Amino acid sequence: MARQELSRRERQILDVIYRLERATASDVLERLDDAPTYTTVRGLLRVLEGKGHIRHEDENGRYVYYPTVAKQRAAKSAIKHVVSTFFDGSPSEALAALLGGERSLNAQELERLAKVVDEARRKERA
Amino acid sequence: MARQELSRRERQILDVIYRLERATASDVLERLDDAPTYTTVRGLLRVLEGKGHIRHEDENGRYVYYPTVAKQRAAKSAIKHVVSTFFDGSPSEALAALLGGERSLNAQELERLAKVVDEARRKERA
DNA sequence: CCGATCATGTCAAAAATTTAACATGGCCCG
DNA sequence: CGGGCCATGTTAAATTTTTGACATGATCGG
Repeated sequence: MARQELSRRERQILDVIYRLERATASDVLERLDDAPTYTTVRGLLRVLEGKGHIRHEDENGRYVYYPTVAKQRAAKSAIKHVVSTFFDGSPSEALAALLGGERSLNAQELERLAKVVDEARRKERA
Repeated sequence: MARQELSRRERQILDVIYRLERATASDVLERLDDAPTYTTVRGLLRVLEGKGHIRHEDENGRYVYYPTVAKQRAAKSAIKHVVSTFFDGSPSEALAALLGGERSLNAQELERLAKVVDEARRKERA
């Protein structure tokens, strides 16, 4: 289920679907930088469906695609991959990289981050 | 410089090189899950070099490859992509996802995270 | 009812990726 | 010195990916 490597285009398209949560072929087409034709996108969507990465529902004759793997889950796996590839598995270094540089995030976002960490620590102690 | 899309294998190999910082063809071969032959890996390495993603140095006749784009930089870009794809650009939600789930990170790592955030906040206020 | 518009499905060509066979040259050791 | 071992380079075939032309069917407005 939902296994098999993704090609470049497939990855690209799946990413768009994750962003939109649900999308038709033309939705996807619109969001692609270097878009091919509509027909092509549909072809790829069918491939992705064949590989088990997405499914579709028929809404009055229009196919609306959505991922088979929950966003949350896919996200976690994606983050882990990045952290493991670039930061030897250390999330704090990853975060540092993200926050680093001249202009970082805005105050609100930083506060939220602090909160998230605090909560995790509270849980840890429990 | 260092532009052009990466194919699946190429991406895979480049990731290994980022992990190792510097690597020979056999180093890469060892770390690939579904490894092709040695010759093949060398071929791909040459392709990657052609596209400008890596370079090599000749160490006594052995080619040692390394990325042209600094790890830090590539990492930041990778993280941003994930955050933008799955969390609508919100790092705190991304972190929450990473920390979420039953068993989270160990205390030490959490402390480090807190520190990183604190520092960023201090900077923000300045 | 008819034609234009959209949607999908099928199919095969074009392009890119992935693969490996084979050739060559340097180096070390028995 | 000569063979075996590594290393690289070249080249082309096999496979996968990507693409689009064309065909078909549903729907809507005039």
